[in-house]
Amino acid sequence: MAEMPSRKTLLLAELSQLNVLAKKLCALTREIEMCPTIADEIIFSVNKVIRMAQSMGSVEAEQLLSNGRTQHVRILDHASEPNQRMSVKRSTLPSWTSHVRVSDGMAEGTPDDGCSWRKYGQKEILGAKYPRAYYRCTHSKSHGCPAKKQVQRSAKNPSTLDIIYRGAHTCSRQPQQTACLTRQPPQSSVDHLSTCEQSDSQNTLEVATAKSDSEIQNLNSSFTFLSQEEGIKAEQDSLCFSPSFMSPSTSSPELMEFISSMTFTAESHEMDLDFMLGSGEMDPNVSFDTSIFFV
DNA sequence: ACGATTTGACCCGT
DNA sequence: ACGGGTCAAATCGT
Repeated sequence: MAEMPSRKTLLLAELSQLNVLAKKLCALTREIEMCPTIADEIIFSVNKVIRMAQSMGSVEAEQLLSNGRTQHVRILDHASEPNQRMSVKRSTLPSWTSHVRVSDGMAEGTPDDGCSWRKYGQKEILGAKYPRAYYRCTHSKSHGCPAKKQVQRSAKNPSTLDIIYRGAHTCSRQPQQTACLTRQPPQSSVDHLSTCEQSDSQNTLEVATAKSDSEIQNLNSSFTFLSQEEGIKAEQDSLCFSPSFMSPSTSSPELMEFISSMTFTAESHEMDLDFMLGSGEMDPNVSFDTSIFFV
């Protein structure tokens, strides 16, 4: 029987992961103006908190964790809801939302995010002023690419498109797909998550750990991003925000949200980031309160 | 001819 | 039963 890790240990583990993620973010955004500075600040800040945590007692760590729950990082008690049902048929792909401002001249169609999409449906949504269009990756059949997106004009701001991305491209290995997304190789962050899960299967602190094998596989193979050129190009095409050019490359939904939040801060307050939890399949144990970044 | 789009029908979860 | 998501035949554009 392994000894239960203390709150302090878990806090330190979490902070360490934050540190790693921030470093990865820093490396990924090295060329993008401002981002490296922000990432460096995050690393500095996280290191500072790690040192503070190391010097505090378990009770203090407990308090810090509690504050984190209510104020910034809500850590859901997964074990308390063992019977939460997972959707079987609906998409289990992770999703994220972006709001894209379009100019009047391009009222029709969606901005080019560097990937080729094929429209497969459109629906009038109850109570919605504008229909919702459904797209899937052009290579969904030929390469089994699971990437999809939903596009709907915002009722509040008709000049804004709400785009929900689901799943990530896995088609980028094709030589002709250089403009599209690059797949991340399996890497340590998933291992780390697995480790967390093993270390604490009780209803204590869990960090996106309660994932099925398929979900982990999903994380492992998913999130990809545009080449920087494409990303910058997209930005210049009046995109407020495009998740496509940001890398959720750590294969972590939390980081994806984290990165998205930062982009929000840096670029536009129109972006409304919700890390969509389609039908609860994702059931992440961590949900970020993005207000932490808006101070 | 082939790929993309349109659109009504169907399926599934709530 | 209803609404959202997907399918697939018809149509369109190149």
